[in-house]
Amino acid sequence: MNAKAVKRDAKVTIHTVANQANVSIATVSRVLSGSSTVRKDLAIRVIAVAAELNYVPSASAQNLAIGKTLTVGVIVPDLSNPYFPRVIKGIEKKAKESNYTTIIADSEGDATSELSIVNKLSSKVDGLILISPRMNMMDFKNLENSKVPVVVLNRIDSGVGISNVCVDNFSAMSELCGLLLTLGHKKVSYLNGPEGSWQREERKKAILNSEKYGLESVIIDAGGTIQSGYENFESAIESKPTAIICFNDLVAYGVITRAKELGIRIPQDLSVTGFDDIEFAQYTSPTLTTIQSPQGPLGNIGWETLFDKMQRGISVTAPTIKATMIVRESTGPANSQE
Amino acid sequence: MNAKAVKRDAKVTIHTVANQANVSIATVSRVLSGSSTVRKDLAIRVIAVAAELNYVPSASAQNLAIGKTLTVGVIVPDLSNPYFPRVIKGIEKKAKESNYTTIIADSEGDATSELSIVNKLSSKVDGLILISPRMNMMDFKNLENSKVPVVVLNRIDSGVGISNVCVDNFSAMSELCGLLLTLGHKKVSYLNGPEGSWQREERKKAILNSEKYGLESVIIDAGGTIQSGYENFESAIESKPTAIICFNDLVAYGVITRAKELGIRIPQDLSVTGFDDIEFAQYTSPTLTTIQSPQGPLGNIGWETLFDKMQRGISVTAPTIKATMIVRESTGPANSQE
DNA sequence: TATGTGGTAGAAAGCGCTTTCAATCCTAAT
DNA sequence: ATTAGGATTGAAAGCGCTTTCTACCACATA
Repeated sequence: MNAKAVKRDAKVTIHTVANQANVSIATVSRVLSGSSTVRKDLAIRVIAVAAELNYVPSASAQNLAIGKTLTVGVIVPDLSNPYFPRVIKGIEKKAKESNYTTIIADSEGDATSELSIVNKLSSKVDGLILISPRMNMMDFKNLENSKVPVVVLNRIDSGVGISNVCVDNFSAMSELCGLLLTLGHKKVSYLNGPEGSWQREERKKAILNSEKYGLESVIIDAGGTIQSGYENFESAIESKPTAIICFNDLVAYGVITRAKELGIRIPQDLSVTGFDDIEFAQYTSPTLTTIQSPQGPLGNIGWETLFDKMQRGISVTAPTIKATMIVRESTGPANSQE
Repeated sequence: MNAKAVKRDAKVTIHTVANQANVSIATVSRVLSGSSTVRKDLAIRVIAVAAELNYVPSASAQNLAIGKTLTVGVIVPDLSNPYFPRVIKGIEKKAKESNYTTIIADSEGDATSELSIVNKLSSKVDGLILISPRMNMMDFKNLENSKVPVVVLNRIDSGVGISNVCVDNFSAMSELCGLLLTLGHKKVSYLNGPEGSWQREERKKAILNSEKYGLESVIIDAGGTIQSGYENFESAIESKPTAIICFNDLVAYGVITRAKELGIRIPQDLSVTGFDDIEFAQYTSPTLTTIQSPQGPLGNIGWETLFDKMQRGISVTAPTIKATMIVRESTGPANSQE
């Protein structure tokens, strides 16, 4: 507060404050934790001294003493997919309210790396949120035996009782198929998402399931990036579909870009759909027909579920989150000429 | 490893391992830190027991003992601007190599919140990277007195000797102005970025500086989001410019979207430029003329600068990073009819 | 046999904080 | 004036780990 600037290396601990204020460290601790009963004048003195010395309690020491870290870890497959930052924001917002900090780790979609991150983080956090993890079933099952409570977003494995909160991919994708059928599409390609992704399987199932309503589909393994959409466009149109269903919005943009390069008009010549409804979906040309997978709420509920689990040790699974279809410009009536 | 599954709550510490392996905790510590000289057979026994018990050393205890956290904090103004996740990836990649973990915090562009995050984090980390901080000069100057080493990305305040690494905004924006002049534009609007942003001032300076080459400009305060571009479009065209220079790519997309709604063609009727070169810039229609502000390298160098500072206590400032103009479809010759 | 030496292991002292438990103080009632 | 009892405070233990310092052992040298 004044000129007696404290050097960074002049380590000031609770003892420094206690001495300076002529009280015991217990009192300092009590004052600073705000809780207990301390005489007013003492409290004021302590606070003043602490401020004067620019004292910040050591989180490590506190963590050790109370046996918690007040930190949670979040593992995502790809931070540069705009979907995830939104979910993270949803988590962080809630976490902050409970005074928790968030460690973010990007697994780059690699199952092995995912696992090693879980291990590394598990001693630094009180809980872990995995978003769309790619790890195999066995490792996934093992998560429940981890040192810390784990909640998984957007993944269910039958028989694995891990807490999860998921967006209803199947219904949403079914709805999308319904839309396409209504528009007269009978033959579509599905650019399938990254390996290990639960969501890609759900979406695929929905598409295959729509066969009984007359939707013929070709499944092509692509990935989850713009690049993968761009690169797989040609194989996607090989079967002459009237629409391409993309694993997510990013893939859809890859597709649209490549289509444009080849002089194929969207949606006149070809309809394209995405999934997620990232912000860009409504700010591009054409705007993208997609599924709004609620990112903020997913994060919020993810946090709450984890918080419950950390507090009460109970393993709840939140009800599935509904996703909404949003029809925009990238879809239109099936082109009868094709 | 076998059936004797260890319950989560059966806390296993270094003592548990030591007992089980019939050695002292010192030996366990030595074995697990891999470093010291321990007899081979003992080491093997310890490792086996540790694995058996599924032992994970408490990070808090380690932190306290060694006086470090092996964690750095990163503060960004908006995680949902795709620019930042890329920078973060650049940081995390390097940090990981040195076995550091990363805490991410989103300040929502709020100067006050930024400051409180710095405070909260400074006891949990060994160093801090602030990306494009918005805080006022005084607080900014105070950063250097913080508990932990701080490195700032994309901000310089004259007279404040804080370590920074910056992209050369001025040159890049000057180049962009040059392009527009070459294309015959004489009258432009600049949708200025969020308050507190150093980059917005640099970019503005470059535009104002281009006046001497014949570029007349109107400055309009907007912000850094798609929304802000969308909303400020009308005031941007009030002065009948032939081009709109946008603070960043996001703003540019807002502008382009609104323009399209109003039947204004890009670039035939109006040229638009962005800044950053987010991935979408090349995957939209029209593709965006912008400045490639190297996100990965910025993150890499940011980390290295911080690492130096943490290790050797020296306060270096890395050389400025060059940004490159990328000309795409959103710019064209000035429309003489206007 | 006596002495020195390098290599290893354990005891114990912290790291900075929280929290229990016992001691002390003050107030008010007898 | 005395004392019970509530309100505060401080001493000290302990959180789980690292690391110094001492002790020990086996072997080699004189």
